[in-house]
Amino acid sequence: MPTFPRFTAMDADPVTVAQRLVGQRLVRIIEGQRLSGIIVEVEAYLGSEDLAAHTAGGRRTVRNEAMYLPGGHAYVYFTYGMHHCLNVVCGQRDEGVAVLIRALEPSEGVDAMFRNRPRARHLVDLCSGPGKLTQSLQIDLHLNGIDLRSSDQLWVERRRKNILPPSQIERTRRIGLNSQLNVDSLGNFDGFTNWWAAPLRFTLKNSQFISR
DNA sequence: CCCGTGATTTAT
DNA sequence: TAAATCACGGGG
Repeated sequence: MPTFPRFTAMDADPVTVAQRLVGQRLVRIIEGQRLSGIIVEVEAYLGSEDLAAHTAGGRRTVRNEAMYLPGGHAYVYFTYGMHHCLNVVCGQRDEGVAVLIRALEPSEGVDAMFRNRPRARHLVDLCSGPGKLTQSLQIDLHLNGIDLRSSDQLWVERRRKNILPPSQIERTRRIGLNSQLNVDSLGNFDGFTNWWAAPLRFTLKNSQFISR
């Protein structure tokens, strides 16, 4: 098995990082075994101006503190009383910008993933959602704040020398946001003043492994 | 369609 | 202190 270089260019803006992450491999080590999948769906969260971000308005709490770490760290949070979600922090320290990892195409350690998710019946059930992939890969709060560029437990591997061409990536609005966000605001992204409608979700075109 | 589940956030 | 919310998932 050849070794692949790590993806470490996470200090760019979250839209750039999001596009570059699609097609790369997320690797988790459990008891010496590799569990991994190709990243097929991500969402960018743009910091204090982004009403949908945990750091909207510059809010700083115990929960979201890791989102203010320098790009390359993990921000893991617990929600709905039972699910964990994994973000790759981007940008510089204190920016509060990140990319949510929403879905993977499972590749290595599929048997272990099925053991971690007893309800899953098919390969597509393992990692087709942000809470599913953290369950499959045993990602929880103990990984919050780790440095993905140096960790021996969780990291991103480059599997292509170059990023995917835009023609292979689809852009849509983000999933699961409160419809109350469907309003205009002072901040804007790419001409969008409506953060609910902003095209900040990136999926691998024609992938069978995206969420929903 | 609805519900579980509990930390966090917001309202009183 | 109480109520509402939540970057979700599973079952009808």
